[in-house]
Amino acid sequence: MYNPQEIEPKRQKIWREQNAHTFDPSSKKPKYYILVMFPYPSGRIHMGHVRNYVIGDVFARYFRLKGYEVFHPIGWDSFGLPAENAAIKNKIPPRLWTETNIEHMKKQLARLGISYDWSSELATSRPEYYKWNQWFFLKMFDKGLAYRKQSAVNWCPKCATVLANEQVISGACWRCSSEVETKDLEQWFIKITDYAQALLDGHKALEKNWPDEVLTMQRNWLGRSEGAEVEFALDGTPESLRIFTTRPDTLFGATFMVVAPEHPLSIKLAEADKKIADYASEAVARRVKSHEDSKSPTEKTGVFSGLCAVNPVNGEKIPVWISDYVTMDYGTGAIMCVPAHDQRDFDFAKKYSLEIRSVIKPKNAGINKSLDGAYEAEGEMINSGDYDGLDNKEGARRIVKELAGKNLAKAAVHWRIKDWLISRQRYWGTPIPVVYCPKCGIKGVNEKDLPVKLPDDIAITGSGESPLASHKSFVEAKCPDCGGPARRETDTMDTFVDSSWYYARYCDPKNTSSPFDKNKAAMLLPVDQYVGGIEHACMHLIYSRFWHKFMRDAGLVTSDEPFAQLLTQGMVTLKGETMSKSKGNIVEPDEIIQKYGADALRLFIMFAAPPSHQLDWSDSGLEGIRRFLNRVSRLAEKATESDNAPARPASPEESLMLKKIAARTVAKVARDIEIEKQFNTAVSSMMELVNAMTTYSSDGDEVWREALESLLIILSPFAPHFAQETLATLRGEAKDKYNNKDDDRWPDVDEKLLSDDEIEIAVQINGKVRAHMIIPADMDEKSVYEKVLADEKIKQFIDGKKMVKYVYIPKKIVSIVVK
RNA sequence: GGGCAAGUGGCGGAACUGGCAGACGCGCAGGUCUCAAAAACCUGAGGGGACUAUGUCCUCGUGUGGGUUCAAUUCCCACCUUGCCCACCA
Repeated sequence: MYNPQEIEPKRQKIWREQNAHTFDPSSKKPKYYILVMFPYPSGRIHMGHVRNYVIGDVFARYFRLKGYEVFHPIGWDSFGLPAENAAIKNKIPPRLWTETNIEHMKKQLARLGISYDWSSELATSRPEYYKWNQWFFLKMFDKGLAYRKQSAVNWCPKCATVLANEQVISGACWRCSSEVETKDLEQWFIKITDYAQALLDGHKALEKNWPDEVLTMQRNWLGRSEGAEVEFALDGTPESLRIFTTRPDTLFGATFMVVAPEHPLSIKLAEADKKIADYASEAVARRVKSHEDSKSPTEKTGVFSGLCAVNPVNGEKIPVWISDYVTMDYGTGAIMCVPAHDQRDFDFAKKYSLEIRSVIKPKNAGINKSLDGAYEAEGEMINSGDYDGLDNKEGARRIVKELAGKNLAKAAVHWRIKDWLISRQRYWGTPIPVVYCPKCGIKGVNEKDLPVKLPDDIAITGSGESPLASHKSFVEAKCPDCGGPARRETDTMDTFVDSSWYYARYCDPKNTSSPFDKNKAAMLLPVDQYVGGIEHACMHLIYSRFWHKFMRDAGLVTSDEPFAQLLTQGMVTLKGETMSKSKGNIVEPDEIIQKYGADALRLFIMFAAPPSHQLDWSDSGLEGIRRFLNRVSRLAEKATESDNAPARPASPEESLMLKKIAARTVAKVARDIEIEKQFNTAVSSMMELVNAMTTYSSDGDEVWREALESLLIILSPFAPHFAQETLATLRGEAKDKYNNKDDDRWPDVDEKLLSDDEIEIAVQINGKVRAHMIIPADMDEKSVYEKVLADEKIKQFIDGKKMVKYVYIPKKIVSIVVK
């Protein structure tokens, strides 16, 4: 009987000793790069990791069987806040805490039987890795892609650090969920907006092999909108107001303007006008608060600025208002308002009794006179001078062109995505390699002086400013230019920098002269299959796509995109709830392995739900998997016991059926893994094969044995210890020789067994299936009818009635209608 | 408000390009073995109904209402619900 506690450690030892899963760059086989999102070394593996890594391992082991040289690396995303928190709480240095956790989790991964190439392991918190973060930073700094600016930033008071826009989830910190404040600080940014268009264009190449869901989310994040910037002169002043609009066709309907309370114009006016100053401070306060319940747009409020602007299309003077429904962080912080064609402007106009003027009407219809809302759709232009009668899109083009001639407008594209703020006021991260020299200004550290090492002798108290800022010998530096005393930057980089290019470092993790060798990367990249959680759809997966394009432009990689195929797996829950320490509902993988074995755990997690769905944990489901493995184990025992005579010999038909089922199963499992990526149905079809083999009368004959071997091979990506051990026993091989690297191949399928020459068709009369018939697959339509109509059973239904219609759907069904 | 995904038994879920809905597993019920239990194995089952009743048939049935089709879980239209993402984005 199958005993996981005995065979699993044994197989794992063999793999380890034989380096069974180390990538061989000299191999002639086609390469296949399978990547799983590397874990943060929090201390222990959880079920979410298990799911992620088992999916990755099924791919890896499957493609090895298919004859690929598979690269399946693993590493540690080991910079980040928890190490600092642990240091504060338990007085353990972050580095020690992190490295200890890594050691423990490595053992846990080994117990799962994941076939990693441990020779390419990396950890982002080690200087040999983060040195290259600094190197990339300097390259970007040289190209003007890394820059420093004063700006209002999202500040998490609990984490005492700034956050990127993407890290603020409905007004709260993505990590600790405390409310985010705004603060003005000098910070480092990466100009990801330069690549916004390239990131959007890149979607074309990903459409087929990335989930739609992820692409849609990214499209939302990028948030491209096309329109025009238009200049409105401010009446009676030399100044003007620049606005962005997606609807320049509605310019003739602009009856007022609105600027944000934070807009320079508002700030200037507030100095002289108390009413405006009061409104502005009140509005900003409300904005912070409305983050909490930002579901419903609040009622619009505003105050008249006292100024009028001049509409460039018709010279009309229109009032300028100040309102918080316009924000400073999108567009120009000022808008033209067309209440007839924008619902928000409409609401505002209603409240303050401003003019509403229709300038677009639906084609082939009158103007919508009911003033209960704005008409936001396309249509024909009216009340627009020379442009009347034009299609609004055409009108938009012409208006922009005409105004551009007078230097009053230009076509423009605006994006929702902002530059990536990477400064963090934290210790446990990559130091930003910059010094501030009183004479020479901001200077990048010389490349030969990299890495700027994190000091290990540091007090982490969790209060006040960044621990690095109070570390004297770290802060005191020499200017790379003049050699004079200078102050070192004490901010560290966002950890998303670390994970933006780790997949490339795996290709050459020990390189000390460059981030990686170009040729090695060219051979392995892009990643063929990436597996990870959907929660990274917008941050990690946008940052690393950006980083890849930067590396391409720097000549380091040759591909346009880092990840050719992406699979996002769902969460693992218990009774519908996410597992968490605070809820105390964690199922420990180690305990499950102890009780059921790693193979059962692996199979269960693959079988219980399709990979993208949420997976609810169930102990009884696991029992079912154990039953299945026991059944297979008994089948194998039968095959090796010579004295166990078959119940009775199988008939030729029965043998053919088993052959066909086995062949179909092999083909189906391959298809499910490689194309459908639906592992649950792959497992269920293997169960069907086992059911068929159990009821086969002549257990032990050649057909049955072949089916068993095929089964064990296709099972081996899912339950590798069990399948390999059983195969070795079955073949009477020296058990310690077997290593799954070259010994086995995915079974060849005899096409004849898959393509049926004789097929079963259904015969339907008046919508009811009345008979099934076996016909040669290539029979022509006419002969099919003749054969059907000659059938005795069919005749009874047709006799004495008039045939109205008949249809033959090839290889499937004959449908006859009679009256 | 916008976008995306999804709604199928008691549960997880299956169904290639429209072709016998509910594979496979869990749970459940009954049985075999046993002093008993566990394990294992076998059998049964979507709802409702009919009969000449242990087999055969009818009928309803994949969120709701329409449509296309000989045939719809699948395609089209409208709606409802849930989940996720975005959001005074100009």
